[in-house]
Amino acid sequence: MKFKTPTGTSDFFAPESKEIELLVAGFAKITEKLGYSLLLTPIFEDSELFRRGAGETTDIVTKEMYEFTDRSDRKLTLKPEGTTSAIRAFIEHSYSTPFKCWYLTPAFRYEKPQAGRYRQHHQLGIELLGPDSYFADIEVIYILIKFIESLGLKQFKLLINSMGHRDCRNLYKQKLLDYLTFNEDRLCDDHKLRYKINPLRILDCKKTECISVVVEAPLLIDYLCEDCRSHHESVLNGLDNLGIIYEAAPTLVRGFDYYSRTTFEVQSLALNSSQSAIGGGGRYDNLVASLGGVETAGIGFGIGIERLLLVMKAESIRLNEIPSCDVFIVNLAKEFLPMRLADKLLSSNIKVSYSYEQSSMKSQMRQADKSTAKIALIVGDSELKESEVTIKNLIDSSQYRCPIERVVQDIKKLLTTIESKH
RNA sequence: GUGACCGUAGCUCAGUUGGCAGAGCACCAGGUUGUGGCCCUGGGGGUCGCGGGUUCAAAUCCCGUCGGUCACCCCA
Repeated sequence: MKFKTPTGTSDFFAPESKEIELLVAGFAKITEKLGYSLLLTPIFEDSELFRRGAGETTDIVTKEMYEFTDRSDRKLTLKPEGTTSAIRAFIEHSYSTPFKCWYLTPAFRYEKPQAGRYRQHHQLGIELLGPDSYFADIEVIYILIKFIESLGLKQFKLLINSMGHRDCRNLYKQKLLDYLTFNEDRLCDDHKLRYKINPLRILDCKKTECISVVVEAPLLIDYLCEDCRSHHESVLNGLDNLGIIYEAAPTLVRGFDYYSRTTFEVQSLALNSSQSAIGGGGRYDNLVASLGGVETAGIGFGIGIERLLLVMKAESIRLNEIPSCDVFIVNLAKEFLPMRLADKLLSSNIKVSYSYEQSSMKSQMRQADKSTAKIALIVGDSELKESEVTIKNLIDSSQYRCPIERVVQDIKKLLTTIESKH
């Protein structure tokens, strides 16, 4: 029996893993400069939390949850997204506002995998809890865009919309429902049956039948109350001010029920596949209260790491540095000296590799070559008799004997000369 | 959940009308004392995804199943 990763999951080796490491480091750097700090939450939570957080009618809850019962009959679910857990943690520990966190988390959804869509994926995100002012919206979107730009990505667009607060949305939902009921026979087959459950979903439908209905449908933006409208306009003005380019997307509806007012999404233009959303988020001013906390406004976003990797590949962007090596120690003597030398070199910040086998010199030199080392440090019996080692420059093949006590300083010097020639 | 295409060495893939399981790359070892790359020689590595069927004979044909990829739905 050969084991393999479960469907829709994968292993990440270098250089991809290195790329992820650098992505995360870059994200931490940007968010932490603005006062966000890392929040780690459990990989699973009470199932009920996600039902109430993401929303009972969402696909994520109705058909994609990785739900299980533990040995004490607790109903638990592997996180399908990051926000709900963060809010639970905020409420549980009664944190004061403004509360600003960033997170890195795996997310699990029982879906059929395809390009850019997996059963386990990884998300980077932030949450900003407390302020309901448009400054918060602007900051959060700013961070998202700055991060994506910092990776060197160019072919993307920012879509932005306002869902209004609960009353605006309910008013609009009713208007939309009326309109859809009137036009029911023109909808695609799927939505003929389902539009009543969550009419907003229709706005996202890609079937030509639905699109033709949506084109003439009432727009949420026209049903915003005065407060929501001015909030939305201020957000857009702020983005204009910061030179952030966006596209108004009146039909942008995102997959969670908790969003209110601002919603946004970054889509890649570099991908052929249909999964083009690399990150998205929005404001959720009712979420904290609906999960049992005191009424607290909030806004955040999530970015899919796997999608980012896909998009960077499509735009031919590489963050990874090829792991290099400075010195390869060729050990021909039955001695621990090579490891002591490695220890000294490492202490001087020099990257070291060596063979784990007492194989032939030819073999060890081949390994040295593959290791990308610039210098081979040869420790053999004839050298040891005179308390010396051989230092070989692998770039120009020159070599000389060096007393053991001088090894570190000689190698440092040689590395600098080699560096300067490149 | 629905549909299409694909499963042969670690990787990329050949394999003809059914007739001995292959190549390139990668890996390992040798090419005269203890010296890498290039080159030469050799070597290891396979349940042809799995199970059944047809046949003297199946990687090849048929059925089933699992896995992968892509699309729909939906999302990061």
